[in-house]
Formats: sequence, structure tokens, C-alpha cells
Amino acid sequence: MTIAEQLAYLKKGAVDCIPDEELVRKLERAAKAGQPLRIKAGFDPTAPDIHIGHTVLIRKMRHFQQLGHQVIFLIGDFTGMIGDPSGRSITRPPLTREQINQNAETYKEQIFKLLDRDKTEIRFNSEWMSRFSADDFIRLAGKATVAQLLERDDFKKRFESQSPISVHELMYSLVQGYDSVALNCDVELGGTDQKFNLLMARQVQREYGVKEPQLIMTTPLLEGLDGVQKMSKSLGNYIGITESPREIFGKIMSISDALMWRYYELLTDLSPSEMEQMRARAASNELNPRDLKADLGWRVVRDFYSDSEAVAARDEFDRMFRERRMPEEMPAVTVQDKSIRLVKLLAAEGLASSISEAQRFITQGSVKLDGEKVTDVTFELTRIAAEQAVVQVGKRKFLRLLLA
RNA sequence: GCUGGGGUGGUCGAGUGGUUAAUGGCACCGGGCUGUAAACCCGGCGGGCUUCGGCUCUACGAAGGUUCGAAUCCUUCCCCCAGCACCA
Repeated sequence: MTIAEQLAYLKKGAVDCIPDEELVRKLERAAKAGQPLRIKAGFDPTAPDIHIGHTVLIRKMRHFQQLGHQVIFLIGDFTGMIGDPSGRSITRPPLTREQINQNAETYKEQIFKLLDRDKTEIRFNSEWMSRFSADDFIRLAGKATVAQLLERDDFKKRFESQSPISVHELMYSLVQGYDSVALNCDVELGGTDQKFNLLMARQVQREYGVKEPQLIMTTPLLEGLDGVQKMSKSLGNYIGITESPREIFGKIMSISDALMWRYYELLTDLSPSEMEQMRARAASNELNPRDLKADLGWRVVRDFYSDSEAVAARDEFDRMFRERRMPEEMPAVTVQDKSIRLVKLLAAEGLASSISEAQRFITQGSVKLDGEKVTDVTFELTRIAAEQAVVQVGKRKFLRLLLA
């Protein structure tokens, strides 16, 4: 790739690139010297579950790797112990060393689905921060003014409304900024919500005499499955990257058409021109949205698994929803007590959240036993003649019963 | 600290002594239509037990009290909001 092409590739999907003109220079210099750029991104160790929203950032890291650069995956274990200022839960219990290590392991498992191990360095900011003396700390505190720190939206609002702001919260972005001094990277990546911290890091670097502060790039926060709010675990509108191929594919298929384009943009490596073509062909009805979505689902699953697993997920989906057949694989349970009532079993196996709900499902006609609708809420398993049977609740929940 | 307003189910928000598991919207779940899209239509939406007709327990910030009966009245406490006071 030419430098210009590299530039376009790296900027795709990014929101900010500050200072904008510097990326070219860095790329050119790296190419000339044969010295890869060092790219850093920080992660919070308190929430180690990565969903595809986070992968927008991770994919950006990957883009740099693909162009030969080195990526530093920084785990903010020290900052995590202080607590994130944006978190309303200031009194969050600090994590133990063990938990942090465990979370770090969880991270690794997940990120290496996307990143190249050989070009990834994993670091913890406690490496340098836990050695900080009170002296060092006061010095760090002197690198920014209160007015600057209060620029941050969250603080500004709280200050104006006279809500409490703890001093340590103000320190957060400085500490985070110091990471950049310690790691001395060329570029730092982060979500748009991190822009303030990223900019502050540049200032901290300058204050510590770094001649050329890091370039910063931000990536958008991905909308969740509802298409409106940002993807997050607590809102339940997410796709976890450790979910099964079938689940990921299914969730992708259920998003709205508008959201599909957004996901294409941020979750695939299609070039802007390829996407333009796609849009045009969709607009002229040459491609139908359903198939485009299936293609998207395949691409996303393939990233976290393999091509064959992605194809399998797609085929499985077609079997279930196009042909309305049963899936090939489904959870199975061995039933010891054949006199158990079906509603209880459904609740116990999680096909319904409670017995009451299971009853509702039957009343509403969404429960099938071997394809036959069950209408009797008092149905007991004793009435099943065969050795095994398949219960279906709704369109997508299946359970194979093995009768002992 | 003072004065006033308020805390209701996932959320918003009605209800001010008695058909009350509590109107309604949103979210959510099931069904229909489809492309597991959107829109739309129908149904549901605390838990447990049930011989499916029901029975029962828990819920309206917390704890007590009045009453045959309370989300609704009284007392105390906790929390939130607005204003006032205090502020080295």
C-alpha cells in the first residue's frame, strides 16, 4: 500500500485524528526508518467482557498491525483500583491482584481473536504507577489546572450543579495521561468518550518534556442492537464476542436495515468504495437487505471463529428460519422423573423464566412438542411415549429431552 | 438547619380508605404479516401451588399505628428535588 492508501485505511471509521496532518508524517518516517509505530490503547480491567462495540477500537488496532505496526494493549489495573470518574459507583470495591490477572487473561483470550499475538504487547499501568511516590504524585498533579480538568463535561455538570467531585477523580485523567509518558507511544487510540483523557495525555507528555506527544485517534461508540443507545452489557443490547456463532449470526440478522450499514462500516474491512457499490446495488433492489445482512453476519462470525463456522451458522439459520426446520444441534437434558410437569421443566431448563411464564407460553400456543403444539398447561411427561422428544418454545428455543 | 414538593411494578407515570397484582404509555415477551428488518395487528407482562375451575404468598421508600379493610389516614425514620440560611 502506498502511504496515501494506508492513511485512508487507517482513517476509515475514525472520528478524530489529532493533529490530523501528523499521521502522514509518522507513517512516512516509520516507512523510511523501517521502524514500526507504537500504538497504544487502554482498557479497564473491571469489565473484561468484550462485546462487538469494543471491537471497533480493537479492529482499528488491528489495522495498524496489518500495516506492520506494534500495538500495546494497556490494562489499566492501577487506574481501575482508583475507580473511573464517569462511574457513578465511586465506592466500587477495588479489585484484588488475582481478579485483575484473571480479567487480563479473559481479555487476552478475547482480543487475540482479532489481534496478532506477535505484534501485541500487553502492559499494566501498575508497573510504573505503583512505584509512584507522594512526591511524584504531587508533581503530576501540578501538570494541569483545575480549570482545565473541569472542562470535562462530566465534571463541568457536576460542578455547576454542586454535586460532589472527589479530588482523586480529578487525578484520573492525569494518571492515565502519565501512562503515555511511561510508554512513549506514537499513537493512542480510544473511543470518542475518551477524547478528553487522550488530549490530556498529550499535555502531560509535553509537561514531562516529551518532544513529540502522541497522536490521538478516536473511534465511535457502536450503537447497540436497538440502533439507538450505545451498545452495552447493562442495556442488554449487545453481542458478546464469546457468544456462539449461531447467536452472533442470529443477532446480526435481527438488526434494522439502517443499522446494518453502520455495522458494515465499523465491523468489516470493506473499503469505502466497496460499500458505496453495495449501497447502490441495494438501492436499486439488485441486492436485498436480508442477504446483505446474512453476508454481514457471516463476516462478523468469521472474524471471531472461522470461515467454516460462519458458513455453518448461516446454513443453520436458513434451516431454522427459511425452512422452519429444527436445528441440528440443541441443548439436551436427561429427565429422570417422568412425572414432572412440562411447565416446571421449561422453567427449570431456562426456556421460560418462571413456571408462570411457561404457562403463559402454552396458553399463547408457542410451545411445541415434536412439532405438535401443546395446548394443555397441565401436560406431564408421562404422556410422552418415545425415548426422546424435542420441545420448542417460541421460534428459537429448543431442548431435546432424553427420558431415562 | 429551616420551608415547601416528592419517593408506586424494568422505566415513565395514574391512583388519595373497599370490584386492587394496582389505569395508561414505553420497554420487554409470545403470535400474525415478513427478510428473526421496519411499520402494523392480536395476546401477554410479580412469584409459588393447582384436580386448570381456582388457591395462595409477596409488592406502592423503611418501620410502627388507626381501621372490618390502607399505595391511599396518623407517627417516626431514610432518601430525592426546589428555595432560604450557614460557609474558616
